[in-house]
Order: sequence, then structure tokens, then C-alpha cells
Amino acid sequence: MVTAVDFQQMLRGAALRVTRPRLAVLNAVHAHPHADTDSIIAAVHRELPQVSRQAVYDSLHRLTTVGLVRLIQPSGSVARYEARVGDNHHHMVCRSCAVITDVDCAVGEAPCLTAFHDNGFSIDEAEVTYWGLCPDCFAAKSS
Amino acid sequence: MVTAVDFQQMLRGAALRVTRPRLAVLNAVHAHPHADTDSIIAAVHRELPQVSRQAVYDSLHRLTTVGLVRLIQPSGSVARYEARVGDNHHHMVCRSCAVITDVDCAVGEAPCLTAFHDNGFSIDEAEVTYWGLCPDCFAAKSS
DNA sequence: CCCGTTTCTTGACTGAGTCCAGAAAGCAGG
DNA sequence: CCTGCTTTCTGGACTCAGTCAAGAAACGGG
Repeated sequence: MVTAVDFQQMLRGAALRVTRPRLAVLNAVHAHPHADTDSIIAAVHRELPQVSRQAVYDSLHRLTTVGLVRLIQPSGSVARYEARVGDNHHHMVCRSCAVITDVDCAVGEAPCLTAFHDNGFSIDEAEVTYWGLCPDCFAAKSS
Repeated sequence: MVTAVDFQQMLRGAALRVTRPRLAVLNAVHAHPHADTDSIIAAVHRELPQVSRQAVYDSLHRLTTVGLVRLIQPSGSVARYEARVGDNHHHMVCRSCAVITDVDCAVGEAPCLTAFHDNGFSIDEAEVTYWGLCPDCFAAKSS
């Protein structure tokens, strides 16, 4: 369990000022993985009703650039955020209901994180998105 | 080289009517891989100045759903289209200049196309996006 | 060549996200 | 604990990609 004190230390560690909006945003992202910006704004408002939309956008951007949260944006989706950072995990997206599920790199670390030079590119990240049907939608389709 | 006749046959093969706007869109996507919608509209206008923006959007959607073009949408980018379809290739995106380059599946067919059941998901596609610096931006940064 | 259906045009509209100027709040140093 | 500098937040206007909808035009089977 991550506490408010942990969030404070995360912010200080990233040389960011500790503000109520940022704490609420961190909290919301940890509580709702893969949530879109509107959901995060709603969650923040439950805690601090007066926080502006713009403050949430700004917090998310800063937290993303310092690496405390991660932005994911599957094709056809609005921006979503998650708190699992620093590990090499990927996502499965349901084509039917758009639910997103975490997936640890299926093939060990080998092919998907290897930074390599190809075509002269200097690669630093390989992002994998799996597309298909989640259990519920798969069952619904089969029946 | 793909000719106008080929494009006609592609459309008929997909049970789509052959119209001038669609031919121009197909032509533009083949001529400008990874172009965004505005660039495609501009290219179409060079050929048929009176075609509406909406017709291009609609053509791209239909061509995408029948599989004649492929939509790619890297995080932070607007919709882009390409004509290479049906093969299992991926993309490298430059973090600095956003140029997109094709990449054949580096590890053969094995890990990235294998449809597998995991967490109950029924996966039908694995999309890989490599992030890094293109040769030019890498050289510019090093110097 | 005609008619029914699909597609295109035109123009208003939506919704995520950005920009900006002034007000408020964090956080060193005393 | 105050002071003052700096970063951050508020509020509101704005941008831009993409969508919606109604009527006009064009495709193509018969």
C-alpha cells in the first residue's frame, strides 16, 4: 500500500513541489490504473472539488516527464495513465470493450527490451500492444 | 509500381465502388507512406482540387476497415496511414523529429505474431513500436 | 440508359487538449 | 515563524482533429 507520505517523497525525489493537487493526482493514478484524464479529474474532484482541470493536465504532464507515472495511448483511445513504471510491462487491449490489462513481457527480457541499432536508429524502448478480445467479450461473442 | 488499374481492382475486390476520390486517396497513401490526414488531403487536392475533407476521412476509414490501408497512431501523433498491409511489420518512431520508419519483425515470426491465450485474452495481433532517435537526430545530438 | 443505393459536399458541431495572464501557494533563508 | 522569490494553480478563451447530418451527385447492375 502506498501512502500519502510515499507520494510526498516521490515528488521531492523528483524535485517537484509537494502540492495538494499533485498528491491527489498521484493517488488517483495509483487507485485507477489505465484511467483516462476525465476519470482522473473526477477522482481528484472527489478529494479536492475545487482543483481545476488544467492543474490535473499539468500535473499529469509533469509526473509523466519525471517518470512517476506513465502515459499510454493505444490507437483510438484518449490518453490514459498508470503508476507501474520502470518495469518492462506491456498491455493487452480488448477490441470490443477497450479494457486494458497489464502483461509482463511474455518472452522474458529478450526481444522486446533489447536496445539495438538498426537502420541507424538508436532505439531505447520497444512498446508492445496486444490486440484481441478480453475474456468477457470473447465469451459473449462465442455464445 | 502500382497503377490506377490496380487501385480499381483493389476497390472492386473489396466490394467498394470505384470513385475518383477513393482512387486519389489510395494513390496518395501509396505515394506518401506514414502521412497524416492533412498531408493526404493536400496530396488528393493536387490531383482533384474539389474533393472535400470529409470524403478523404470517409475514404480512409473505409479503406482501413476493408484492409487496403493501415492506420497507425503512435502515442502523441495524429492518425497516419500506410499502404503496406498484410505483412507483419512494425515501426520505429523518432522521439525528436517524429519520423516513422518501417521495421520488419526483428525476431522472425516467433514472438510478435503468435496468437496466444493469456489471462483469458484471445490475442489476434501484437503491435510493436520502437522508440528512439533517427540517424539524423542521433548525429545532431552527439555533435 | 435508368433507377436504387452508395458516396460526396457543405457546414455546423464535439471534445480532448493547449495557451495565457493574473492569483495563490510552496519552500528556502534569515 | 516571517519574507520574498519561484513555481504552480485558476479561469476562461481558444485550437485542431475528427464527427454528424441532410441533401446532392455519382456509381453500376439490370
